[in-house]
Amino acid sequence: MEQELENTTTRTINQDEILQAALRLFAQKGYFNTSLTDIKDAVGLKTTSGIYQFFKTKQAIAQTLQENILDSLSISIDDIRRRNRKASEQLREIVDLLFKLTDEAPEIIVFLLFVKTNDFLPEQPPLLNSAPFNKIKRIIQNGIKEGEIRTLDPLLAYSYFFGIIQHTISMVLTDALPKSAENYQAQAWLAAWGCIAKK
Amino acid sequence: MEQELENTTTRTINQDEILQAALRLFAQKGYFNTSLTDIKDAVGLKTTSGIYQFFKTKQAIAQTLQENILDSLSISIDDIRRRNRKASEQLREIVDLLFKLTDEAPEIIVFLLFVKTNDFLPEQPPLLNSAPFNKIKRIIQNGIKEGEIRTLDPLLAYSYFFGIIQHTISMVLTDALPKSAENYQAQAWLAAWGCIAKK
DNA sequence: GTCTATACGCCGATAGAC
DNA sequence: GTCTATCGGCGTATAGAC
Repeated sequence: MEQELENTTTRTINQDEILQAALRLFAQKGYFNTSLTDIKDAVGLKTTSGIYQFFKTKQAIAQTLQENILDSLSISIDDIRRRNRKASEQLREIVDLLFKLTDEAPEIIVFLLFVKTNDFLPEQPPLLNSAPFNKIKRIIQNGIKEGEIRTLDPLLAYSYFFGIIQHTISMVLTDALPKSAENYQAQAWLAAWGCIAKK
Repeated sequence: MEQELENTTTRTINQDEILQAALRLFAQKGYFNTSLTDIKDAVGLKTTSGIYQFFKTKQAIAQTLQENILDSLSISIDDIRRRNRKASEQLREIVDLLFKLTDEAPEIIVFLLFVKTNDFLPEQPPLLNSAPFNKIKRIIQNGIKEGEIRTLDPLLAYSYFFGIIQHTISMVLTDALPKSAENYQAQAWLAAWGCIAKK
């Protein structure tokens, strides 16, 4: 039983609290099932008005959320590419990151990979054309050029590889697979890499 | 340029027209971006009232749609299991069916695989526990028992196999892959089966 | 079976006092 | 930066005439 800590004094909210609450709610219930009233409750405001100090519209909250997540992922991938030279190593570390996030910050993975952001952010490019995923596609292209990955349409290689990774993560998040993501990480990597690796 | 055929006389609608229009709209714009007004327009009614002759709520439309699709898929899978004995053959035909539907009735595949029905049909079991997908899981279990599929967690085998299939179909539907589904069917099957086949 | 008319709730959003 | 108060609008749904 969780004890509600009633604050008699006025709460002071910042932009990040709103984003965190919205991320959790969007991931749990979906964007359209989440009202500003829900977000206001989650951050401990009395009315929705306070939210408008930070965001003009509900859409803007979702957009900021997506930008932040994509930016952060993009930076992580840059870092991974800097520290590793081979495509296999780079992809391996990206998989590590995604599985680690699945356990430690599932809302981020749900919002990134499984919420259909296009339904409420129609202006945004599809995930596959976002900066971080363009970088992943480039890693695969390099892997093919260097002979690490067998010769096939880079987009198909991407599709096979991340199909396995994403589907496995999805099954962890829906509890179709009973254990935490880290328990499936090594096997999923082997299957996904084996699917596109040369020889 | 499409010529609007204005009907001066009153249109008479049946349940199936509503379902077809709703399927198309839900697949295109999503459930929450589709209003009864949209559906009414699509079937050529003047007001939404006529819809209520067939469905009590908007939810009920979506639920009927899902039931119909799952039933139809379940029957197809029964048929496939009857006509083939080996897991490889059965899975191969299921893949054939899904790719064929992707080209010929993409709305069905979108609604079945890519619309998050749980957001508006929270009472329904997750796709993985629906009748047709239970049958697919059973095919995989048999494949493992018969030594066609390598020994691994049946759920992981499912995840790898359908991860590849679904992701490839998804990329066709979003035009990330430029050609029609049938062009990728053979390769995707090889990758997916190779991922779980013994030896 | 389709229409007119209407109810009504919820939600996103704004104005302005404190 | 948070509150009170309020608004307009849309979307679902209903009652009842034809």
